[in-house]
Amino acid sequence: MPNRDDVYAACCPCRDMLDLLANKWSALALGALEAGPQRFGALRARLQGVSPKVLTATLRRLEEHGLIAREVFAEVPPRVVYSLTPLGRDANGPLSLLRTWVEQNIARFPQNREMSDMSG
Amino acid sequence: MPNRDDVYAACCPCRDMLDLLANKWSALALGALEAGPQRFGALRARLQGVSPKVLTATLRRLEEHGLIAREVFAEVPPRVVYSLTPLGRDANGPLSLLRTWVEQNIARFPQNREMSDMSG
DNA sequence: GGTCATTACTTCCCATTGGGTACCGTCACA
DNA sequence: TGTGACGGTACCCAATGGGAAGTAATGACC
Repeated sequence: MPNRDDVYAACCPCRDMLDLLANKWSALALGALEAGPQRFGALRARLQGVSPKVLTATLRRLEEHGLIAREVFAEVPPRVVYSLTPLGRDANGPLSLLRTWVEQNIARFPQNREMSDMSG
Repeated sequence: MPNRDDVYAACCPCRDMLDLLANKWSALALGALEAGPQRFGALRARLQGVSPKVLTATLRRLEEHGLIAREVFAEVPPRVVYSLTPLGRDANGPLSLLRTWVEQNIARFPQNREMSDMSG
């Protein structure tokens, strides 16, 4: 039985895929595209605090791995639209659960305990 | 409507928590502890390829954020046992879905397409 | 009695990456 | 002539990732 499908195996490509998906900006970018195809500027506005360089790198990496598609329109000013591929849409399932879990459990983290009374 | 529970808000502590959980080693370490409390050496063996320095840093960070507990026994040679807290156990839900998704969909990634016939 | 093995780190060092700011190119419009 | 829009790239720096080796304490073994 090979290590092919074991994220705990160092040699398994799963490790690289997990590294790709288990990443703050990747998780946010894929989630942002759930709402439909988006332009670079819209993504940049949605992912608050991301710099253009990091956003570009994130999107390229996702594109390389087949999770999103990049469509360039030869216009001026340029227009580039990103969208989810079927694979990206599927990957969004577990990722959106993770995002939601974080949002719903944020008050349970010790660092945010002082804030927990803000909600009541 | 505050940005308190929005991972897309740069100022929200959710962002930090997502950064903590959406991380290769964190996701693997929490998953390894699902099987029960484990010693440092056992975790190191399970997380193939992790160096002691990185594993220590990962575990400390998870402990700081209340996801795992660290128990030290004053023995020689030393014995340190890590275990999930209730929060860590809950966080493992979405994370294990992510790990499983990666393992089950690994062949769909373009980089691994050539391997897809290995399974048949 | 001295040396080694065990265990969980810690320290040092280096390469990679993350990340920010400034800048680019093109064309409409003022 | 100059500015703004858009989607980047170039450059630079700091943080991080990561490996190899060292640390500490003591009981086992020779």
